[in-house]
Amino acid sequence: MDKKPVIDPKGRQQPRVKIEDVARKANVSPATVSRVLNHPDIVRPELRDRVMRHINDLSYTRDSAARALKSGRMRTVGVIVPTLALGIFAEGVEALQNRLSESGYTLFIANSQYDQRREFQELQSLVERGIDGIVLVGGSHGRELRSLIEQAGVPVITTYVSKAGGGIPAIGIDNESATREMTEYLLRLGHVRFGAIANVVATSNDRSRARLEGIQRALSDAGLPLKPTQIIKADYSLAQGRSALRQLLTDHPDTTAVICTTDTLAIGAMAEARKMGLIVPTALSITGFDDVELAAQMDPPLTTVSVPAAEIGRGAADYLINAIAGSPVPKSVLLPYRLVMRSSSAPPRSGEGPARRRRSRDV
Amino acid sequence: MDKKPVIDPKGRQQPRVKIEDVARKANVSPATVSRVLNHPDIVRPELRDRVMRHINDLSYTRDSAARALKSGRMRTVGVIVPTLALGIFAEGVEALQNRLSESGYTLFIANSQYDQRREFQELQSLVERGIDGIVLVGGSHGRELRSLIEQAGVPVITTYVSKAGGGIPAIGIDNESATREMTEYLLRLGHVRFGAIANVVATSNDRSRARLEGIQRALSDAGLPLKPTQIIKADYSLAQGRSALRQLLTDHPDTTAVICTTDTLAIGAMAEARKMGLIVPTALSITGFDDVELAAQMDPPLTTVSVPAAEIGRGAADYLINAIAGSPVPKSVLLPYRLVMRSSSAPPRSGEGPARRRRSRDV
DNA sequence: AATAATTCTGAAATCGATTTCAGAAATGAA
DNA sequence: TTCATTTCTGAAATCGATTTCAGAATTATT
Repeated sequence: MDKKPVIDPKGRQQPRVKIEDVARKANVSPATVSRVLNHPDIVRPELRDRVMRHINDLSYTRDSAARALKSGRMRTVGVIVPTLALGIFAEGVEALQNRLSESGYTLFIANSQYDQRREFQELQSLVERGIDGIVLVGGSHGRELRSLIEQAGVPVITTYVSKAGGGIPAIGIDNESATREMTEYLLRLGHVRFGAIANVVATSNDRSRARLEGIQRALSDAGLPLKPTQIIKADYSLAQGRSALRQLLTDHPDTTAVICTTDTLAIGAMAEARKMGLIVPTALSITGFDDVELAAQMDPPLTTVSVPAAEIGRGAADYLINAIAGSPVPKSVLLPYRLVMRSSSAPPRSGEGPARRRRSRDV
Repeated sequence: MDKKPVIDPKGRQQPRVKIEDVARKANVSPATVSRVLNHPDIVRPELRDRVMRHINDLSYTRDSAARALKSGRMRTVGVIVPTLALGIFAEGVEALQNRLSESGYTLFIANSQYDQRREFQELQSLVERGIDGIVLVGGSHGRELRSLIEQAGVPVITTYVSKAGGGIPAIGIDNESATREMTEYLLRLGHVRFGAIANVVATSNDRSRARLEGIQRALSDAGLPLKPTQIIKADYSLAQGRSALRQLLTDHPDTTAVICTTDTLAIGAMAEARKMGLIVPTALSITGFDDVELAAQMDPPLTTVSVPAAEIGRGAADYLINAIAGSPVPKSVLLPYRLVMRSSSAPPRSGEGPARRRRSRDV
């Protein structure tokens, strides 16, 4: 007779109910129980029901480790975002998880803090866990990471961008074209003296770099190329938006339009403008990017670019689910962004730059 | 001779490197390789190094499914939050993941959308995955869920609250005492006509309920109990903050202080106040809860309660890591909140309620 | 140098579910 | 009623890493 330790080797309180226990209760073989669970249609209905009853009686749940070992599928996907502090990433992850959950997948999450080395380490740890699919953000990753992906032999998709290097499929928007359109819109309003605030300090942030390029290209095409001092580089915090605006207006007090690569920066810039006594948009037009919840609630409401974060998350889930199943998948998915014109942008005051005066109602 | 299919049964491109392959290359048994990996100190150094070299050469990583099957430990924790759209949850999850990662754990994430049934289903799916620990938000959960936890025999901790039902340990702040303090502060400023905006529509949200109770208790103690019409119930959106304020001031135009259970609601209320031509804080004091990044940047900056979300996340991680290891753990952890007095609150204008006048600079 | 004590290593069993293969039962045909 | 099909079910092998147990190799002791 086997010795049955009080505490089983796995340290659980009560020994786990196994498929064999169900089989014994139901007077069938473990194979049949397994079939009831995985291919119900090939088991005689009455037998199936009987087994099912016992499964419920014992509240049996199969051991996913054993299952994964045999099948080689964990039914698990991993996502690595730069940070969850940014609403659009949180929103995307939430949509991703919801869609995966509908298909019986669970989601591992990790964050890289915009650090490529950390991204690599986190991915390595996820790959070791045997994930079936990978979601990344953005298109710039180290070659080390790309070879890890290849070695893992698991489908990947990168998000929030329209294309990525190394043949990795992408789902997202064309960031460059979005800011280009935004800039052209401001040009049409009559602006000629621009400034740009871009969060391009992290080398891995190709979204913001593309956005900055869109601005630069549109202005070059219009014969108004930005001087280096008209471009303020920042990280992604609200406070940096404030200081960036201050610096920009110190160097170029006659600026009439400031294009930010992020709503957070734009909101910071607006706060600073207000503090400096500049009326937005009369004295200064400010635009953002992302269309976070707050953008519409600002005073004045912020002109920005709406990013379909939830759609990106859902799309990434669908892509991976299909790819894992071996179904055909598109090479990339380009989603539409939406320019949202609100009242933080307007034509410039005729000729002159923003005068430093107290806020007032006389405009 | 075995047939070696081109595509292995697990569908991977190149067949996985197994411990046996390493063993063969290194001329040792699989047992030794395993020991090198798990108990390096009991293997003769030179042998250990030789095996290690081959492990690296073949870039072998062990199959976590097989490992988990044998050991019963997945080195995985699951967290279920109501939503990631709320910054404090995103921040907590991020801190949780960072701390877990340091200890070699990976994090499953799921969201419940404040729906107890969904929370249960997501947890069930996580438990089936064999997670070693569970992080929940708040203290009100169905008894179904509690029995699932018990059956899983896995440590749990609930977060953002100071106590939970059913003997579940908690880490967080005392929400009720925080709003009570806030209310007492407003009483000291001289306010006597209060309104409350609380996101208490979701039955599972015991944080906001506790916050509302704190307000009510403080006011009752001061002999100024709130009438039902002075309490506006909302969900957690900014737009609801706006409409709530409008409704409150319709019923009680002489209100001088509005206490919100969430910054999001408070920010909405401030936006609406501005639109109605009410100067904050002169005509109306408004306070929030959470101290989101934006709160400090509002105009005027928002008086609120700062919640140590990152600390909660880290603490939850530490708790579970210890509990899983069998180390002693505290029954609960009470963290300090911080009242942040900013300029959205001030003494009431002597006697009168907020007059409906256009915003102006004459105050 | 011979034996005892100690340290290492390998063979084999094990974790729990899945699936192949073959045989049993049930159905249909003659 | 008997034989040929078809449909179900069960025994046993398998996934890959871990660990026990016992035997081999090494070192210490007299």
